[in-house]
Amino acid sequence: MILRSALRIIDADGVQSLSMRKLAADLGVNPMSIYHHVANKAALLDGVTRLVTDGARHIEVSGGTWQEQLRQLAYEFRTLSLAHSNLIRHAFSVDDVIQRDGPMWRTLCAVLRGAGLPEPEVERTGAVLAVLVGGLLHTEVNGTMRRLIGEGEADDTGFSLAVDLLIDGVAARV
Amino acid sequence: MILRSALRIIDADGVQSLSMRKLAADLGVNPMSIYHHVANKAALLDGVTRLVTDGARHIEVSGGTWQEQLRQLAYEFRTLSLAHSNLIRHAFSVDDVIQRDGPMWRTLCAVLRGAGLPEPEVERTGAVLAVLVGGLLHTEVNGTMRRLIGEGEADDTGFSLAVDLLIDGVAARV
DNA sequence: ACCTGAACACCGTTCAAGT
DNA sequence: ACCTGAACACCGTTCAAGT
Repeated sequence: MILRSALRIIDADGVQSLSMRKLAADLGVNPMSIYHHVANKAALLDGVTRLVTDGARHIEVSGGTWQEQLRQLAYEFRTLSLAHSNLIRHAFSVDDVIQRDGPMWRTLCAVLRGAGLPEPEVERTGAVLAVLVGGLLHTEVNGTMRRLIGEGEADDTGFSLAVDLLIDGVAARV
Repeated sequence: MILRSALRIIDADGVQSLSMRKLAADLGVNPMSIYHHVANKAALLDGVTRLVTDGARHIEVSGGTWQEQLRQLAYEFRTLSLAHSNLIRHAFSVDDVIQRDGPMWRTLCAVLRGAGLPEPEVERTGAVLAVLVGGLLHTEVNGTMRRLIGEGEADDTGFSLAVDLLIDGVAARV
């Protein structure tokens, strides 16, 4: 309940304006009571991040070429990020979004394996793609993308172009 | 002098621990005096970011294939980012690093043009590459890269692999 | 086991008063 | 023009005292 309330405040006003005291007020509780359930503010933010990323535990890529599967996976990650952009913006800046061996990670490696990438390169290429797409989403969530590309285009124009380019890059080594 | 002193504190202890009061102490000055030279803390951080990014105004790519030039440019950006990683980490999170029509941007577009990319795609592809590399550097500066790839490898292994993949992606459309 | 009030050591910022 | 002390409205966190 604490985490959900914190997430509500973050979604509404940003991480910047979440304080233990405001959170307590939102919960109708004494500010100090919170410290009996969460160690400190950093742990609170960590908990909220896990709440959100665990919410996307079930990731499925239906059939299609490996290119379509990669694209689908990237958009899945994007949907997750944009649903709570204020939180994700913070989580990226403290390194807390991409979980190695998480469901996203496993699916990614499976798709790369299916694409015919030689086994010793699967994990490394997976990691590279994960940070590239993660970083890409960070630029979308912090406004850089909109500033550089967004001029009157569809919201996902930049993201889509970038994913195309990454897929071509992977294609060059299968 | 204010900006340089702020940068010193940020390099040493991170943006987190820069306060107007600490900065004043470092300068041997009354905390309130600073407000006569800078509007507020956000403006201060913005000024420090400009101080650093303007320091890299002269970007040259010597001859070689366009692939080598792109790689060289990417590493130039990386050097700039890692030289003040605490600051850049913050600047990325508020969207303040990549300057459209900055020297980096112009060089990037020139290289893409030289690679033979059709003119209408030069700017768009340039923007996509800029956010991809920017986001990539953010993951390096915040530790994600090290966590996912760094295990005993050279420091720039992940970055190098990612740049290879991006170059292959560009190659697919020239 | 959980709650709470008071307190500590900080913040950014405003503003009237000084030189 | 620049500086400064006091003050305001906040922070996160600790801790002894309560139930």
